[in-house]
Order: sequence, then structure tokens, then C-alpha cells
Amino acid sequence: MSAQRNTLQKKAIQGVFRQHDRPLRVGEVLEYGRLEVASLNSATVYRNLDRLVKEGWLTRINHPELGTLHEKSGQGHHHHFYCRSCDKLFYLSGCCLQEDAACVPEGFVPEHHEVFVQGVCPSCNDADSEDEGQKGSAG
Amino acid sequence: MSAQRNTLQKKAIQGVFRQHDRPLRVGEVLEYGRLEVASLNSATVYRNLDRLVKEGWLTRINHPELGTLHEKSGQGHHHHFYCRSCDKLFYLSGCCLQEDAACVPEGFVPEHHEVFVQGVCPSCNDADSEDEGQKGSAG
DNA sequence: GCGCAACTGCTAATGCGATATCATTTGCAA
DNA sequence: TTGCAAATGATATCGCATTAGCAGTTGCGC
Repeated sequence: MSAQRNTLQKKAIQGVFRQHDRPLRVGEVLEYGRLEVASLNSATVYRNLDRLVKEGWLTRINHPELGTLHEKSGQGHHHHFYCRSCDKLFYLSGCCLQEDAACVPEGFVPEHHEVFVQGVCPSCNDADSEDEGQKGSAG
Repeated sequence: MSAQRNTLQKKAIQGVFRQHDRPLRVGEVLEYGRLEVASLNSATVYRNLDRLVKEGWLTRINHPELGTLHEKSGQGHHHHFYCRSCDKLFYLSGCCLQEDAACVPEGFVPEHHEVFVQGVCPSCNDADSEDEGQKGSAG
């Protein structure tokens, strides 16, 4: 009774998330996964992302600029930092938002919130200050 | 030298934003606009939204759940509340986020942030408590 | 009123993320 | 090993928001 299989592809995809400690786009998962399993196909990536989300191993997030991304589950409450230079998303541990209730007018019932900070990440910032005028890509 | 025209359609679209004091999706602009100009077409809506954004009269926002919306410019710094019951977006005046710099690790340079709060709006909340089990649609 | 370029409405087309299909492959239990 | 259902890979297809093309309309300066 093998209801679920531990395929090379699935292991590779999990490996990708373990190696890169940040939320990844589908395209990134495909790109990095192919370094492990060269034949990896985007349909397979979609299927495995779905499975891993159902299993609870991954969490799906919607970013206003980047669209759908996935990140490893169980990281606790946190937010995200989007680097407009290298187009990557990073974890921001903790929450600097004041109590939900204080943020909304009377009558509104907040259940959930997301904070997206945008700016430049350390690598790109370093690259910028070393040589102005070039697109940072250090990292 | 009429580089720009004040058409019925454009005026109707501006009227829609003045009447509804919240960010609107393209589909909503079309729907409400048709009450004014019955022939209103979605291509025309897109074209006018673009123009109004270029003119600075509208601001375009990307919402993680709702996609692209537009709101009147010049409302100052604010965030948004998304009601999962009626699927509408509301203004949250002010900002309950602590200073940007305190939110990010050393090396990250924050330039901009967005906060999206999700929950239930007053109208839907009232409707829910009056008759449990029905989808709230008051408002 | 006239003329004309800006604009509209209609429709087809595009772009792209995500899914479906299906023959082939493969993990895994017996 | 072997059997077989689960999974893959290649490709076609969908769904949807947005855009392009174009004939017909209209705001507006004259």
C-alpha cells in the first residue's frame, strides 16, 4: 500500500527549500531543482508543490509583486522583505506590527495580517556601493 | 490643441471612485461605471485607468488576494483591510507599523512597506450575527 | 456648425501561470 | 524479480487579465 512515493524529484524539491532559506517562486524551484534532477519538468514542480502544501511541509504565499511563492512551514509568525534589486524575498523574523485591534476602526474584525517590506538587501546594497550604476547581483 | 479629452466615460469612471470611497477592482469600475454610461466597455476602462494613473489622479495597487486595484491618489500613507466575506477592500488610515528600520535585520535598507489586514468588515459582521450561516452581504 | 484627432466599442489576440492528457517510467511492497 | 499504481515528462490546453487593431463616434478648438 504505497499511497505516496518518495521520488527523486520530490526529494530534490525539498532539498532546494532546505538549501535556500527563503521563499521561492515556482520558476526558482524548477531552476534550482534541475541542478539535482536535470530532467525536472515544470508540471512536476507544480504537482509536488501542491503535495507538499497538502502535507503541510510547505506554505503557499501570495506576494503583491512576485505572485505565488512557497516557503517551508513551521517558521512561526513572520513577514517578508522584497529586494527590488535582485528580486528575491527574505524572511523577517518576528512582527513589528502593533496589536491588530489597534490598527482597524471600530467594527472591523481583524483575523490575519501580512506585512511586505520592500527595499534593498545587504548583498545588493554592498554591490551598489562598490560600483554605482550597475545592477547588484552579489550573493 | 486638445491633447486630452474629457469624455463621458472618463467622467463616469472618476465619478465611480468619488462615490465609492475605497480601492476598486477593474471589474467593479466597469460594473459601477455602466450605471452611468451603459455602453461602457472594459477596454475603455483599462485605457482610462491608465490615463488617470499617468495623470496622478489614481494610484495602482497590487493586493495579494485581489490582484490589481485602483484608488484615488493623495490619501496619505495608509494601509488596507480586506473583508473575506464581501471581498471588498477598505482604507485603514494611519500606520500602526513601528519604525521601518526596527523591523529589518542589519544591512537591509527598507524603502517602502505595505500592510494588508484581513478579516470581516462591519457590515458583514452585523449580517453574520443577525443570521448565522448566511453569507453576509449588507452594505 | 465643421473638421479632425482623440477616444470608444467591439472583437480578436496576446501572455502567462497553472492544469489536463497520456504514454512512459519508477518506487516499493510482496 | 515482478506487478502495478503513483509519478514523471512532454505537450496541449485552459483561464484569465490585459492589449492590439480598427471602423465608427465625439469632444472641442476654430
